[in-house]
Amino acid sequence: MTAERTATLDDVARAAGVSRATASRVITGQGPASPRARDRVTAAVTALGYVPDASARALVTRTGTRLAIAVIGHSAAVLDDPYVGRVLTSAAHVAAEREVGVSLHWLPLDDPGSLARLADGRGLGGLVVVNPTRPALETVPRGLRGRVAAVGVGTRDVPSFDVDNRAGTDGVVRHLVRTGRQRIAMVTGPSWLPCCDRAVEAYRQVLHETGGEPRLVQGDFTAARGADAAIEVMKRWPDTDAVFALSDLTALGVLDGLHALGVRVPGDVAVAGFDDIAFAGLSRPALTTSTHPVEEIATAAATSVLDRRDGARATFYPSTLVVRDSA
Amino acid sequence: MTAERTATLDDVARAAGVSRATASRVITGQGPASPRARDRVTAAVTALGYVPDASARALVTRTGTRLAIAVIGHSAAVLDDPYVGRVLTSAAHVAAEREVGVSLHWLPLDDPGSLARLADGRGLGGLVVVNPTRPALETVPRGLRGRVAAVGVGTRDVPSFDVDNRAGTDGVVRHLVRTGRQRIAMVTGPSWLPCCDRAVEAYRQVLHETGGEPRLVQGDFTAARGADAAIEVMKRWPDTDAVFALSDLTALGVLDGLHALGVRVPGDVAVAGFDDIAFAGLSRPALTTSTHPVEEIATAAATSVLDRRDGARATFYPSTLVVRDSA
DNA sequence: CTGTTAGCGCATTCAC
DNA sequence: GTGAATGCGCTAACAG
Repeated sequence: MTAERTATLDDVARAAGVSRATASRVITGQGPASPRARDRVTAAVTALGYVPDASARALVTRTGTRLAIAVIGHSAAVLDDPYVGRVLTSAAHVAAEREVGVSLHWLPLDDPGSLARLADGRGLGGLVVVNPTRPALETVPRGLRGRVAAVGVGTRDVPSFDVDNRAGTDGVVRHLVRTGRQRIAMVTGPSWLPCCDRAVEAYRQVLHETGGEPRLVQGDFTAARGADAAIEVMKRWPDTDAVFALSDLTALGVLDGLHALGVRVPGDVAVAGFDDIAFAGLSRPALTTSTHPVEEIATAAATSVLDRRDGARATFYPSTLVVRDSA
Repeated sequence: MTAERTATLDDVARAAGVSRATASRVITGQGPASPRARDRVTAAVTALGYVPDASARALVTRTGTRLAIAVIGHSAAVLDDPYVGRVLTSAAHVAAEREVGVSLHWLPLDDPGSLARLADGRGLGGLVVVNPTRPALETVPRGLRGRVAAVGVGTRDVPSFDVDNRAGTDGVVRHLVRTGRQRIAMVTGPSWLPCCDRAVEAYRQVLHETGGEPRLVQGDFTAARGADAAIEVMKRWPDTDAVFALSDLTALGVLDGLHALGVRVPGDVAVAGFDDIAFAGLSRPALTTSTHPVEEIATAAATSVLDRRDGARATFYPSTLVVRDSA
C-alpha cells in the first residue's frame, strides 16, 4: 500500500464508479445510498486507504477540527491534576486516529459564561467536559448537541461517562470496616462537584449499617488540603482510626499531615485514597486506594463525541479496590 | 466586542479598504505590502478580533491543523511519563490560542520509519519531538522544515529547546559534595538518549575535581528501574553515600529500593532526583531535586513551530536546585 | 436513490 | 505594490 499521494474523495468515487456526492454519503453515513453503492464505496475506501481530510470537512460543515477538553474548577491549577492528564492523553490518542487534535481549557467556576464562549468558538469539533456541574452543561449551545460528553455527571442532552463512585466508595469503606476500623472519617471533594454526592451517600450508608457516625471534612482534590484536613479531623475527632479521601492526591496529603502529627499509618490510623494515580504505589506507606479505568472512560467519551454516537445517557465504570500498605 | 458572527478575512479586507489578497499578505507576513496597507489591516484585525480559520488555512496550504507531540521510547509507556504530560498540557494551551489541537504519538525506538510516516501524514500543522535522537530527526521530510522543534537535542534543521542538563547536574552533584558526600553514584537515563550525555559528563567532571570515582548505573526513567538500580549500586559499591538519579521517578524508586535494603535516607545515603515532578515534595523523605521550567520549554517549542519562527538553533533553560529532605 | 452545482475561508498564482 | 481569479477537499442543496 504505497500511497504516493494520499487518496481523496474524488479518487474513491472514481474507483467506485459513483459520484463524489454518493461516496460522501456512504462515508459519512448521512444520506441515503443503495446497498450496491455502499459496497463499492467501502471497498474503494479500504483499497485506497482513504482517510477524510479533517480540514476540508471541518471547513464545509463549519464544525471544527479539534476536540476541546474543558475542566471546571476554581483555578487553572485544576489542569495539572493527574486525572485530567490521563483524560487528555487518552483523548489525544482517539483524536489522532481521526486526524484531529485536542485542546485544553479551564472553565472558571465563577464564570458561568465561559463554557458557552468556548463552545461558540469556531474550530470546535467536539467538547468533553470534565467534572461538570449540571447548570454549566445547560449553557452549551444547541449547535453542539451530540458533540458533547461529560466525564462526570451528565444531563438529558449530554451523555455521561463516569466512575461508579457509589460502588467504589462502598468498597473502600467496607474494606476499612472489615479490617477493624470503626471511626472512619472522609475527606470529600469540592462541594460544588455533583459527582461526589454519590460517594458521600455511599459512605453514609455503610456507616449507618455498621453503627458509625459520619465524620465529614471538605477537600478540594489537592495534597495541600489533604494535610490540613488530616489535622482538622484529628482535632475534631481524636479517636479517628481511618481516613478515606476521595482523591489520591488528597490522601497523600493526609499521610503527610498525619506524619507531622506523629500519628502512625496504618498502625494508629488507616488511610485510603481514590483513583490509583501513578504515585499511589510509591508513597510510604504505599497507598491503599481504588483503581479506575480512566483511559477507558476518556476514550469512550472522546469516541462518542467524535463519532457523534448517540448512545446511552450514562455509563458507569467499575471501581476496584487496591489494597496496599496504608489500610 | 459582541462578535455576533466571527469575522472573516473578507470582513477585515472590507474594513481596511483593501482586497482580500492584500489583507492575507499582511496577516501572514508573506508577500509585499505598503506600510499604509499594513497599518490599516492590522487595525482592522484588532478591531474585529479576527482570528484566521485554521481549517480553511490548512486546506489551502496543505499544512494541517494539529500539532503532533511525538515521544521516542522503547514502549508506549513513555507517554505516561509526567514530563511528557507537562509538555502535552503546555503545548495544548499554546495550540488552543491558535485554534489548533494537539495529538500525542509514540515513536518506537526500533522503528526508524515511524517519524517519517507520522510526518508524512496529512493534517499535520507542526511537530514537536520529545527526547529525540539525532538520526531520528534526520528522517523528518523536507516539507516539514521550519515546522519541527525538539524538546531535547536538535540538529542543524531542527531547533532545540532543552534543560541545561550539564549545569543542572553540576548543581546537584556539587550540593551532594558540599553536604559531605564523597562516594556518589549516578543512575543515568536510557543509553540511547543523547541529552543525558551532558549530564553524565558534568557528573564525571565534578567527581574528577573532587577526587571521586564515577559509579554509573544505567536507568530508564522509570521508578521500577530505580529500585533495582539502588540494589545494584549498593551491591557493587557498598560504601556509597549518595545516589543521584537523572529522573525523579527513578529517584523515588531508589528511595524504595534503599528502604527495602534497610538503608536510611538521608542518614546513610543521600538521594537526589531531577525534574521536580509534582510528587517530589510528597515522598518520604521529601525528594531533593532540580526544578525545570518544563512548561516554558514546551511553550517555546510549540510557539516556534506554530508561528514558524526561525530563531536560535538551541535554547537552554535553567535547572535550579531544590533542597528538601533526602539530600 | 443519484449526480450536478455551489460554496465553506483562505493563500496563492498571475496580470496590472 | 495591488486586485481579480482560482482551487484546496469536502458536504449540502437541489433537481433528476
